[in-house]
Amino acid sequence: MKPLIKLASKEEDAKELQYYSKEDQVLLAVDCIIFGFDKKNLKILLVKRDIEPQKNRWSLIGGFLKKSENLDTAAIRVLQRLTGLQHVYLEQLNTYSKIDRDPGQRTISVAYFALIDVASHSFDGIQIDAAQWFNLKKSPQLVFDHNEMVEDAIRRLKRRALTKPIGFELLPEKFTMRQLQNLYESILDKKLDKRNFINKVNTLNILDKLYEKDMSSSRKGSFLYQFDAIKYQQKLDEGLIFKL
Amino acid sequence: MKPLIKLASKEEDAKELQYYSKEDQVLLAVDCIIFGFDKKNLKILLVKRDIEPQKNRWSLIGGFLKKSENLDTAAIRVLQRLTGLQHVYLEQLNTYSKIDRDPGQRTISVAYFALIDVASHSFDGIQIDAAQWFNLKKSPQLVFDHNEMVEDAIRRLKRRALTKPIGFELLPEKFTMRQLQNLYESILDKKLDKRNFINKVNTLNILDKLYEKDMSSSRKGSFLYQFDAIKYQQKLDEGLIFKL
DNA sequence: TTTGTATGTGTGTAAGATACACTTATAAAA
DNA sequence: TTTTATAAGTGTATCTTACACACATACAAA
Repeated sequence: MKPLIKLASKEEDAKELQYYSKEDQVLLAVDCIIFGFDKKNLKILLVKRDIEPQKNRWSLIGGFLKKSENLDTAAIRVLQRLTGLQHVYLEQLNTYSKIDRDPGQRTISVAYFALIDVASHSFDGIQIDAAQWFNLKKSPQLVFDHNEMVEDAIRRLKRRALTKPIGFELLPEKFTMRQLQNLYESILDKKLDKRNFINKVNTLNILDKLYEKDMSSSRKGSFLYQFDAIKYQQKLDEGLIFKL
Repeated sequence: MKPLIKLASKEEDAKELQYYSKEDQVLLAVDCIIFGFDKKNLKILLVKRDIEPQKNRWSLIGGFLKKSENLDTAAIRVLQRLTGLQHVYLEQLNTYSKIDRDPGQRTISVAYFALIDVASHSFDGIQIDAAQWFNLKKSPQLVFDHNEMVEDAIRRLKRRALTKPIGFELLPEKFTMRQLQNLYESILDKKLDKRNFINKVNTLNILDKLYEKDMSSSRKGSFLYQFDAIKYQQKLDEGLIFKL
């Protein structure tokens, strides 16, 4: 039997070269799914859209890729314009291209997801007209295919949480074991056993216990911990995979 | 302390609306990493580029997104044009956007990876000037950032192989345990213990053992197995995760 | 009939995952 | 000063899963 592979003819190549310049150019958008955590709940940052189409509906923050930048840079720019934040955990998620995903315009969108520690960045009381933190479980319907993006991002976040100590991106520099556990319970959306959780985390040996207590949560107070980037890097170098 | 979030001014919005139409349009390419397996080795299908820049160097197969299709459709089209194959496992990988990744033209590329059973599709003797199967370990340097794409694809393939019985996409309908093990050894790039492998696969309970032997590999002959999609679907519904 | 070759098969051991309940430190209230 | 209420902190036994490991068998070819 003969191979099935055929090459495009010379004519087709020529046509393709033509495309190579103008015909099928498209707008590339970047949309950011921004996750935050505020001691108890996993949150997502949304904005009220102030342009048509779908003006005044809730949306992810986004922007268009400029010819002078790559996608990562565009995502950082978009994020900073809205939040003022730099040095945030940011990861490319997926690219969305349904033909009529944006009814106003043929747009392809590359989604990024970001992790932010709400508390240490003075976001507590965000109440600007257009931007607002939503409890992940109580967030509104979004424009276009943004709901799909968020679902995909949650899946990715769960996976990351199980294989990398990514949760630490979402916590303040110093945190209690309970906060860490709350975070993981939010991400994984299930209850964990306190003792087993602590045992596992301690086995990882990537935290420093501080001689300092947080008294806000109980009368006894609870010890604060800090993520130790150096120990973590050593673990990574040893080829360790994290599973919580 | 006050929130840091600021919205773009009306002027900026106006500017953005302007972009919304023309200024920053880009060409979107689709590149496919095509993995194949031929009883013993994991392979990748490459083509010799027949246009400038970098004419005559090895490359992934690719094409440009048309305004009338979404990315998945474009990937399917590109794949079919080269291989004649439809109904192939295809999954979006990542989007590559370095500014000068293609020195000829500002292009952003969405990579897809595909899994093909070489044998059942009569690819054995591919020898057309432009398309060729390479042993994954002995494949040549590629144009642009295609090497990076391939590396990312291999990582993704490893992960998929560990969590989904994806390997079956790469095998003919009927296969021996040894072939399946060879495949997983190729993907994971390590030797596996025969007995443990068989035990694990049997535990999954998603294969049907046929009363039919493949006599080509040994004098004793080895039983053929078949992937049972129904059992597999049941497992999935029960929420099972596969780990080999 | 012999020989060579890849197939096929089970168990003991170590490591890891899970289930589970009481004491303690402290602030606030009495 | 004493009592009380609250979340923090801590260890072990059991089950499950992962891994290491070696020999007999069926058959074709010589």
